[in-house]
Amino acid sequence: MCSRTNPRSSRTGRPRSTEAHTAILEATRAALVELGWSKLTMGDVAGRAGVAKTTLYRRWANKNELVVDAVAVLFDELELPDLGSLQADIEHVVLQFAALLERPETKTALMAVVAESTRDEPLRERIRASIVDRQKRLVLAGRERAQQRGELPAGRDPMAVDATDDLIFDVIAGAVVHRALVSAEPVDAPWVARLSALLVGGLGAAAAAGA
Amino acid sequence: MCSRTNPRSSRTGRPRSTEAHTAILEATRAALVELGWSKLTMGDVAGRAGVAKTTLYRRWANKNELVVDAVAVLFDELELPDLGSLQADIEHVVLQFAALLERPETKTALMAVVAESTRDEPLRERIRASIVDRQKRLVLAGRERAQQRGELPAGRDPMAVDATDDLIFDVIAGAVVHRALVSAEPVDAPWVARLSALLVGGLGAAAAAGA
DNA sequence: GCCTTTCGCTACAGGTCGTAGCGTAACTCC
DNA sequence: GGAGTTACGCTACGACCTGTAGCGAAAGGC
Repeated sequence: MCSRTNPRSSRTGRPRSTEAHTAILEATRAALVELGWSKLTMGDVAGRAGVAKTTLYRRWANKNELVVDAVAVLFDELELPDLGSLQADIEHVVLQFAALLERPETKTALMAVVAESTRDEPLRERIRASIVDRQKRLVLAGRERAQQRGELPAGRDPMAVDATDDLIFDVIAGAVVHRALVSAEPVDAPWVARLSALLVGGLGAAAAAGA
Repeated sequence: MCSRTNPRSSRTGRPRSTEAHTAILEATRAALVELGWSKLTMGDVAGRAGVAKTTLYRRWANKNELVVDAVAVLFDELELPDLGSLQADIEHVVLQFAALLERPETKTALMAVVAESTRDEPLRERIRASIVDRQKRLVLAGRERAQQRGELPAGRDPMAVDATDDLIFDVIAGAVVHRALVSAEPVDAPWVARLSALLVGGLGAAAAAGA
C-alpha cells in the first residue's frame, strides 16, 4: 500500500517514521491545493513536511505514486446509507462523489494520475487498488439492496450481473467526472436527479425486457 | 484557433509557415505516441518537426496549448450517419469514440490537458472550443433525428431539452472515457450494446413518465 | 528597394529530477 | 550493553527542461 519496495517486514533496523509518512501525505495534499499538479515538486513537499527530499525518494519512486497515495485516503469517505429507494441511494452517493471532486486536491490530481497511468502499468494497478475498487463496492451494495427491496429483479446469470455492475459503475463515475471536470458544470441536485432517473429508468426497462 | 497572439491578420511581413505549423502538430502527436505526456518536451518536438524551439514558443505559450491543438483535429473524424434507430446511432458513435480513445496520442493527452485545465481557465476554454463542443453536436443531431422518427417525443420545454442533451453527453462521453482509461477494460460491442440499451431505456422511461 | 515579420541559431539563467555519499539516530537481536 | 541493521537529514552534484534574449538572414507586402 505505501512504499516503494516493501521492506519485507524487516523486523530489524530503525523503523520508518509513521509521523513522517502522514506528514508527507498531508503536505502533498496541501501542495496540490496551492500549486496544482504540474507545479508540485518533490522538494516543495519535502519542505512542507519538514523532511529531507531523499526521504521521499526512499518511499515513493516518483511524483505519481506519491500523489496516488496522498489522494486515495479521501475516497474512503464515501458511504452508502440506506435511504429507502434505489434512486435516493444513487442520488446520495453521487452528491458525495461530486463533493469529493469539488475539492481542488482531488480535482487536479485524479485526472493527472489517470493520464500518467496510460503509460505506466504499475501506476494503473496502484490506482485501481487504492481508488477504483473501493468505489465499486458501493455499486454492489446499492444493487443488492435494491434487489432485496424488489426494485430490481434477482439476477439469474451472475456474468450478466457483474457486467451490469461494471456498466453502472463506469456510467456513474464517468458521468460525474465528465460533468465536473470536462464540461465544468455544477453537479447539483437537479442534474443528479436527472442522472438518477435516467439510470433507474434504464435499469427498469432492461429488467422488463429481460423478463 | 491556433497561435498565441493572433497576429491580427497582419498583412505585412513574412508570413508564418503553414508547413511548419502542420509539421509541429504532427511531430507533437508522434512524440505523444512515443514518449507520453510527461516525457514530452518542447525541444524534442522542435527537433522532430525540423524547427527551432523558439518557433514553438512564438506560436504556443506552453506545452498544454500545443497539445490541445495537436489532438483537437482528431476529434473532427467523429460522424453520425443515420443507421435507422436511436440505439444503432448511439452504438455507432460510441464505438467511434472508443476507437479514438484507443489511440495512444489521444489516450495520454486528453486526461493530461483536462487535469491541467482545472487550474488554467484559458486552457479550459480552449479545450471546450476545440474538443468538447465539437462532440456535443453529435448528441443534438442524434436526439433530433430520434424525435423525427418518433422514438422520442418532441420536447416542449426547451430548457429541459437542453438539460437532457447535456446529461446524455456527459453520460456517454464520461462512461466511455472511464471505461477505457480508468477501468482499463475494452469498449467492445457487448459493452456498447449494454450502454446504449440503458440509455434508450432510460430516455423512454423518462418520456413515459413525463407524458 | 524599404519595411515588417518570421525564421534558425546560440546562449543563458533558473529550476527540477533523481542519485550518491556521509555521519548520525533509532531499533532489534544476542 | 554491544553489534548489526536500517532510516534519517544534509549536502552536493550532473543531467535535463523551461522560457527568454539577441543576432543575422530569409520571405513576403507596398
